[in-house]
Amino acid sequence: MLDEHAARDSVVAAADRLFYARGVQAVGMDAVRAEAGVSLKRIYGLFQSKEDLVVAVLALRTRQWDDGVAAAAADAGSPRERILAVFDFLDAWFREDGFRGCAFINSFGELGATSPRIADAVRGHKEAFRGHVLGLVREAGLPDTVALQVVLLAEGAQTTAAITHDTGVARAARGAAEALLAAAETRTP
Amino acid sequence: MLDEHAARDSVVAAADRLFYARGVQAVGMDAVRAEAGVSLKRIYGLFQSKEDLVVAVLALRTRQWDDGVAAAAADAGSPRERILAVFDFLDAWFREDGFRGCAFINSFGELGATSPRIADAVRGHKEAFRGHVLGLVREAGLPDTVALQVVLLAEGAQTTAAITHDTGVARAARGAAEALLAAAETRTP
DNA sequence: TACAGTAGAGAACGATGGTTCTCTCCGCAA
DNA sequence: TTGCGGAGAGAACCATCGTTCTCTACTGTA
Repeated sequence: MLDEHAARDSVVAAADRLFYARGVQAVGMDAVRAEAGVSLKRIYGLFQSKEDLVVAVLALRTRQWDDGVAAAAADAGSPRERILAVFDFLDAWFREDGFRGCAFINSFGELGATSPRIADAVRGHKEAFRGHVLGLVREAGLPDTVALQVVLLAEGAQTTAAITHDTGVARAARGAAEALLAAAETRTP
Repeated sequence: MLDEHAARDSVVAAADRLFYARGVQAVGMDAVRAEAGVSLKRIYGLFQSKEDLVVAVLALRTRQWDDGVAAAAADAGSPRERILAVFDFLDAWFREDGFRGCAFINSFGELGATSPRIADAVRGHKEAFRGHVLGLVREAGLPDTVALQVVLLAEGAQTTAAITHDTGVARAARGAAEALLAAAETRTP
């Protein structure tokens, strides 16, 4: 039998695939059981409720997001390039099969109004990202205001790419970010 | 009794309020009946299904959005100011009680994967907005690429404002849009 | 007054979902 | 070999939901 750790991972990964592809409420716990290969009894031993499982899925997505952003930044030389690397990371993600937007935004729209825990998880993730960008912006010697502007481009790119399937969205966002960074540089040399 | 037109309006407005505040799937048709004051039998005479009602709600939201954007632009003198007026419109909206993000983005995240009709309605709305901005950008004599960048800022502002409740989001987006327009102007005088 | 038609209230129906319970089976200790 | 603890399969349970149906009451008309 799978040990507790492996079973938990399997359930969270399965739930993530299903929730992301179809939406949380469209997926029954029985579908999670089938996808994960873990009995309902075991799932409810690992998670108190479906809401708990959703929170765990969002925690997994946060780790994946942080890793992806960090990996993209690792190849970049300057703080400025590390900021722009976010959009290269997005570009690759948008082209993946089954891309359906940001799981946090989707979950917030679906459940944020009825589940404070899920709303908090989404808020925490978005605030952490904003903090990450703010750190890079300061490293680059630019004013703090630029950070929120870059974040808005990244968020807008995610929803627009999800809805339109336009493959040029990430590039357009990157171009806009470059222009914003350049504009800020001329004002704070 | 309400005539057909009035009953339809009442049901759509009630459904809009409830769906927007709580999410579509969290609201039962009986709650719509209670809020609208129209019997279930009548509702199902006006709409074939709940999905139909959701599509009608999105059509209402599209009209409201178009009206709001047009009204904001009406006060503006130049094409450039009409573009920036979008962000003033957003700023006022974000400060309204009960603001919970873009209903289209929320509906897409919740139901886009399972309802092609809803996904299409969302896509149509977003494409129309992009077309509107593109028209203004061309009037201003700027390159087409700026339009998508402005759209990304507007979309990002909506999701970020919904999640964080930060009241400075629309202003930051407006500032970014100004910088992008200025940058494009220096390159195409 | 009697009647036909219509509308509303809400019960009913069939499906589905989250959660729990039962039953059976397996591995292992004595 | 016997008995026990735990695990899985899936039935069961209760609530909810979308949708339809029934019954009652009222309106306008002859």
